[in-house]
Amino acid sequence: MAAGQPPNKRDVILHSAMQVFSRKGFHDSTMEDVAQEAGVGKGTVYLYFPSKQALIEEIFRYSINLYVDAVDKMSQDHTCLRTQLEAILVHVLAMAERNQQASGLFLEGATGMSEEFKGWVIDSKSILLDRYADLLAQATQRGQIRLVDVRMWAHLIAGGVDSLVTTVLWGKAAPDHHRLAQQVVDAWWSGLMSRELNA
Amino acid sequence: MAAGQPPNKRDVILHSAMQVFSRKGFHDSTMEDVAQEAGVGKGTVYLYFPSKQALIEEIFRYSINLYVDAVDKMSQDHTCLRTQLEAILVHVLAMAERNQQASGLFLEGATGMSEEFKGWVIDSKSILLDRYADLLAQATQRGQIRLVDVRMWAHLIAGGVDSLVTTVLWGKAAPDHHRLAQQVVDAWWSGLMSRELNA
Amino acid sequence: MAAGQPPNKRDVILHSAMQVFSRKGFHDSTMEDVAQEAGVGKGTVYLYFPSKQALIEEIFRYSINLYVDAVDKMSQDHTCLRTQLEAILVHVLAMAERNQQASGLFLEGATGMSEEFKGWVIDSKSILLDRYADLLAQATQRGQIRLVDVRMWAHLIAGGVDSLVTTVLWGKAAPDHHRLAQQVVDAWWSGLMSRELNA
Amino acid sequence: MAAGQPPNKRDVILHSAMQVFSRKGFHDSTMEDVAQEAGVGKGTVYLYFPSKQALIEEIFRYSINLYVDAVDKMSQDHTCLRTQLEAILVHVLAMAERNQQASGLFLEGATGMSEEFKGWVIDSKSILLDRYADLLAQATQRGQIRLVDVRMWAHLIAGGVDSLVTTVLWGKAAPDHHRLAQQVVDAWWSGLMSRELNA
DNA sequence: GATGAATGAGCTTTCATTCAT
DNA sequence: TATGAATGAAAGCTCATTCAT
Repeated sequence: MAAGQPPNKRDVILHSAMQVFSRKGFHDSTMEDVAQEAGVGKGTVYLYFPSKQALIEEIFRYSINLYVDAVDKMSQDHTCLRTQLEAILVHVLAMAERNQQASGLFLEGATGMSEEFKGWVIDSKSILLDRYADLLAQATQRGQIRLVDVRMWAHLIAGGVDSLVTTVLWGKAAPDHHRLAQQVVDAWWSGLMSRELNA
Repeated sequence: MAAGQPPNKRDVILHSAMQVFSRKGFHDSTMEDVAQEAGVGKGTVYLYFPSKQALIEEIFRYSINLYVDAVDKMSQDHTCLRTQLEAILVHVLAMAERNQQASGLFLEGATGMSEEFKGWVIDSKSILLDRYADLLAQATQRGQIRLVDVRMWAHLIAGGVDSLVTTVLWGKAAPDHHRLAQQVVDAWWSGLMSRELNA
Repeated sequence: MAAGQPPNKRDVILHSAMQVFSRKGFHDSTMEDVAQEAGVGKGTVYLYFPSKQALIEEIFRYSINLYVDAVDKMSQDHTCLRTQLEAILVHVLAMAERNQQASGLFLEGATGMSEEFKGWVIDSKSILLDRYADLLAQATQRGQIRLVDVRMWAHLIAGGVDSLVTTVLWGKAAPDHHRLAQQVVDAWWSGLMSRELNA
Repeated sequence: MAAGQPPNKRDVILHSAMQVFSRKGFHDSTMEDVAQEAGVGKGTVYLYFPSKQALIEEIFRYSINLYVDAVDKMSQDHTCLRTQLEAILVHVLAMAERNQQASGLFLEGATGMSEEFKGWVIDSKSILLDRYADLLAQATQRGQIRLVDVRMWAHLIAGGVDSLVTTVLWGKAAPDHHRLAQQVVDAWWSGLMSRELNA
């Protein structure tokens, strides 16, 4: 009665859809499943989302934003690339554990998706790669790392994060995210650090 | 009768399925599509594969094997980890370009897949991670790299490879695979190399 | 407050329904459409009409009455069959042009209607045929026309009127209704007129 | 085994659809109904007709052709307009009795049909009006009738035929089609015949 | 072996109707 | 009175799978 947001029905449905899609897969989930999970009638889902396709797209949008926002926030909270990367990793791993659905749907990729759908995922991933590249470019300007191919390194970082998060999602990851993050960034660091600092 | 492999009908269907699934997505492809692509009747597909599910599983099996075999072959052909990794990268990138379907289906992951299906993909990826871990362990024993967390490094390498290959599949990669491979391995190397060699 | 009829809400809804049904077809119109056209809430429609079916039936009732009333009025206003028919035609054509919805819904018939529905239309058309037959019988008694099969002639007249009105509804009719009516009645007249007058 | 055409499955479905649509109305009939009536599975209907809409359109096409063909044949079989009209009437009435579905669906019109659908019906009716107008024009050239507005007369004839046939379809018509036809044509004739012949 | 016509379970989506406010 | 969010029955349509030929 007193506290918390009123349980917005649209959000309830959105999260239920994430749960269901993540559990049974998009195509093997029915709108009936989603409605049941949300505790509403089938027609109600259509009151908030015009189609099943719109529902999955909204989920993708939501997921990518969650990820990008995390990267942005961690970037602003710190000024040292090393700390930034560590913070991002810790945050993303935590997010993955808390919010398996969203992360999973976004990170797992797009097997069996139609071209149109795939385009969506590609665009989303591009945004992230850009963010990582920006981060690296800024660190270069600050002299924190040497001159590297930022696009390539963005790939290595994004790929590594993906791989680690996937492991978390699949419940096989080490529980100590801080230590894991440190190790990973350490591994990247040798390749990134400026020669002078290296010396 | 005389030359080449006899055009095994099962393989024709398998490759046609890859083409179709890769183009339209698994769920949006029909068995009719597959049959047409293979130039056979719909019933014939069922003569060689008991179900659509069996077909996609066979494709996954095939794809992962293609990948693992490549890793194995490159591992045996070379004795230096650096060279091994470079060779693997070059080979896998080439494979991705040649055989977009198989690689794509395997690498792109599993969004919207059902749990059962996902298990398949996880197992497949585990096999690869094991291979990379083995490679690193052997290199450690040979003193080529220092003592690192091989599981973590396996993740970084596998993830990086995935990310790069995905780019190739999406037609955005640099055309010079050799140079790209060298750069990538270089990046990894600083983190991997034994202190002594580093000095 | 002072002048005109009070804008009876039931009538507003009825006319809105006519508009909508006539524009989009009965089955392709939703109760939501009707409510929106009437500027009321969906629930309000149900306050005045128990169901969609009841709504269309009321429209039919209204439409047939409009038609029959016209025939009755023109019959009373004139005493010569020729003038009566001409007046009816002119009136009905004008009505069709003014009130496309009602006329259209009634005259266009009943393709794809269910038996139950069809019964309604049949009954309605019967009423009209009776009116025409009465008109002819009276003219016979007055000696204005010779002894003819009034039922058959009622069909010919009703059918002809239908066909002409349909053309008006479809926007292909001549604009001069008076001339058209005269021509049509002329055409009928030769067959109807009493031999004596003919001579 | 020996005689008759092989029972073409497409035709079986088409006729079943006519039966069902005519009985329950287009919108109140389901594809399941049609399939059941035809004694086939639901999917089989879609093997021969791509959609419910396509099915009704095919029925319309079929019906209008049945009607137009009858008019054409009777026109060619006779050279005197009077005989032509009588033959057409007799033929069409018989057709209506034999093949209630097709005739009914075509003749009853288009209440509650969507605009698009209505266009179809209008076009179909136009074809018929043209045929009647041609018939009248030819008779005028042959001097069999005087100079009349052939479009208007086409309307009167078409409308009258419609009205009569509708009565037959609704089971209220006189059983003696020949006599009925003669009476009707008689009625028209006075208005049509050339003055000279009239004298 | 090879085929493709036939099937029906099961999907997404619509919408007349209800009812708490 | 008036409303519109909520509902679920029911529709059109798809397609993996079967089987007579």
